[in-house]
Amino acid sequence: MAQQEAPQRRPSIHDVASHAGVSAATVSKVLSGVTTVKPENAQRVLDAVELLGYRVDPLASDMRRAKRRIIGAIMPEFESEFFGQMVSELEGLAEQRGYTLVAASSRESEQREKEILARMHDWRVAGVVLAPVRNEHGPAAAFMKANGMTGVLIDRVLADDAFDTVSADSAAASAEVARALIVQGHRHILVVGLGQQAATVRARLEGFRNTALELVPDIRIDVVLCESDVEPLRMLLRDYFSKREAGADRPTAVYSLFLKGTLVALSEFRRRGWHCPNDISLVGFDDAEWMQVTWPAIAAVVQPVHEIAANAMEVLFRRIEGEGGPPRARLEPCKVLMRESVGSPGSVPHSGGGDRQ
Amino acid sequence: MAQQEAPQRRPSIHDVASHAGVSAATVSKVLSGVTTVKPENAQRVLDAVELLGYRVDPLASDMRRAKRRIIGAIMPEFESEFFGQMVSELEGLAEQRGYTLVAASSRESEQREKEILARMHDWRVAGVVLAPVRNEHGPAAAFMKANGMTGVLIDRVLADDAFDTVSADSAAASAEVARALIVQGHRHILVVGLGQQAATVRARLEGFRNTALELVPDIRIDVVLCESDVEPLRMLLRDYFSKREAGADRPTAVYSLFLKGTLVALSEFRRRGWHCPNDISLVGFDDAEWMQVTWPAIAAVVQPVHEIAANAMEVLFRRIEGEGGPPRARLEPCKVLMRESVGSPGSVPHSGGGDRQ
DNA sequence: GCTAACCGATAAATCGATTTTTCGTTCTTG
DNA sequence: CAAGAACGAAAAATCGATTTATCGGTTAGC
Repeated sequence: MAQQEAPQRRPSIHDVASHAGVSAATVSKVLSGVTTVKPENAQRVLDAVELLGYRVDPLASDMRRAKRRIIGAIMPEFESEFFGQMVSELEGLAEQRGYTLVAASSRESEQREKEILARMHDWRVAGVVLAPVRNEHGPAAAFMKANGMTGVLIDRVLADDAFDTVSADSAAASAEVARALIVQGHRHILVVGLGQQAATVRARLEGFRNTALELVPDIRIDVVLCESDVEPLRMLLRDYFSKREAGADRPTAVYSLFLKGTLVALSEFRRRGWHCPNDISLVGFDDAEWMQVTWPAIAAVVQPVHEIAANAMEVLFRRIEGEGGPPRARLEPCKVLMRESVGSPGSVPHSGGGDRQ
Repeated sequence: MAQQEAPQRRPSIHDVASHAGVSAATVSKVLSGVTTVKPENAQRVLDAVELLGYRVDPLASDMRRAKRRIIGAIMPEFESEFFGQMVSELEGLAEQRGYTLVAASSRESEQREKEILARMHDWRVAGVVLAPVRNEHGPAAAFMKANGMTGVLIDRVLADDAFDTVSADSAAASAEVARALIVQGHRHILVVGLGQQAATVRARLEGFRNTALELVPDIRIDVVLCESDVEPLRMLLRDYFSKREAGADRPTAVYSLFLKGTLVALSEFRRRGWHCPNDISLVGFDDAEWMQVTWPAIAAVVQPVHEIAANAMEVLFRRIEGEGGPPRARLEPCKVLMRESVGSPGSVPHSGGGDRQ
């Protein structure tokens, strides 16, 4: 008996219809759960679907609706644990609702961010989860606004008058870091950050500074902010410490406001032969898996990725379904993990400084 | 004067056509570069496009073709640097060719892997870049084969009789690691791996073992393989070292065949108070940004992410364009970065052992 | 007994492009 | 000058689903 060859073309709804002896419209109704179909016909449709292995073509299915079942996600990068987890979470949540997530990396470029957004608009995505490169006032958000797109802003945002925002409560976390460092006895602390992300950095910095000054009015807080990229920060930091060779003028702790800053700080400590926490304490915003296995383990602020993702999707789908009302700014609490990289200053004398190759 | 409201609906090709006073077919031709259009009409079309801000709807555009301009990417996870970089690279390459990348995470589950693949088949993707959870013989590859899908397998694969494969030359890299450790004087080495990914792990293990035995026939190589998950490995490793409290029986170096293994090894060293490289040396397969800033810096095998991505896309698009011929298995060379975590054994006596909380 | 409401299902329109077919014109050419 | 090739553009078919309009056949109501 001749086996039928070429299962090349996938069965369409019309193939199912003719197999079941009904019209395509009926098949569509059965599959979308409309109840006005005679049970017998419904069963024949289901049988034909089973037999042919029919599956709805999401592309064709989406053609007729204004909003397609696609969610766009734009992250500044994919390489870090934080955004990796975020994309993973968002993908799962979109999938749960029968949507497809299309993720793109803006590679820390606002230009690219806007281009990607335009492309997502071409796809007529139902909504967008945007983690802006800088903040909520960039050209990307403006584009979304101008084109009536539905979206949520996450991570490097505080609040917006056009879109809902969801982010970590970095001010509260920073306050907690300040308290912890002060309790340990630190009275001279260096804060390292990236000026680019104005609002978020300000929140983290102010959260830290306000609480610190409140607890110890004459505490000394130095700030090294790098406007543009990460690389210049390395030099700024090197300069900063070079001018403070004398132990007395040197801060006893460093609080980095972002992950790369933590790495840069660590690498500068290495170069100088300083060990945490004996020579200097270190806390970083953003946790990573390796931080708890290295020696010393690095203290870090853990962002609630899961909660941010869940809330962002929740509010996004509500907007997609047409919910009105003013945009809401949501802050999710962080956890602060104090690990071995933080100790009391002066408990052990600074090991001799001097640059080291 | 009444501003026209509601730029809600985006202009379609018909809007452009009527503005330019031509038919939709002509607009399509102009935009796709067909030259049989009167220059004057072409200009009017372009003007109308400009005026209305028209952009082709990729979904509608793809409707008519059998293969859509979508590439699917399936990774075991998004959280690690390696797969994060991979997705980022793939996205850029797809974009360059006017394709949209839809990425999904199989979360280390073969079940999910197959479901995702089925969904991508529903989308009628032009091709798939699949980084299988286990190896090239899983159900996902079988599904692709059975449904005549176009695809490339990457990372945890060696060679396949149905699909092209691109992966890191882990055997060669492992051989290099073996040479380096032996040159340093190591004669008792522990290799840590995940048995799940049979082929790849075997390649890495054999590459290491063969070279080591060739150079030093009586070298001692212990192997701790964990079949299933990462967590059990922690216990296996703890057991392994507990049975070898006596310094003489203890390996002087550990080679981890995958990233999580490196983390587990480090954390076990911590627990025991061992320092690299004085108490034990460590090399891990897979590099990460933090490895060069911690103290000691961790020696690692760097996978050529960029090359793997570029080659995978290259060969994938050739297949999409209909190129025939037998599948090719491509191996890209790795770089081995020997850092401070590797030293000569016995140069400094083992610091007293004993468990440590 | 005749019209109205109703049920279930089909035909047709629609989404927004692309591609094939058809149809006037104009230009060659014998 | 008539037949045919060449050209450019419009009309129509197509992709695969969803949704609206339509239609035949019952059943109910007055």
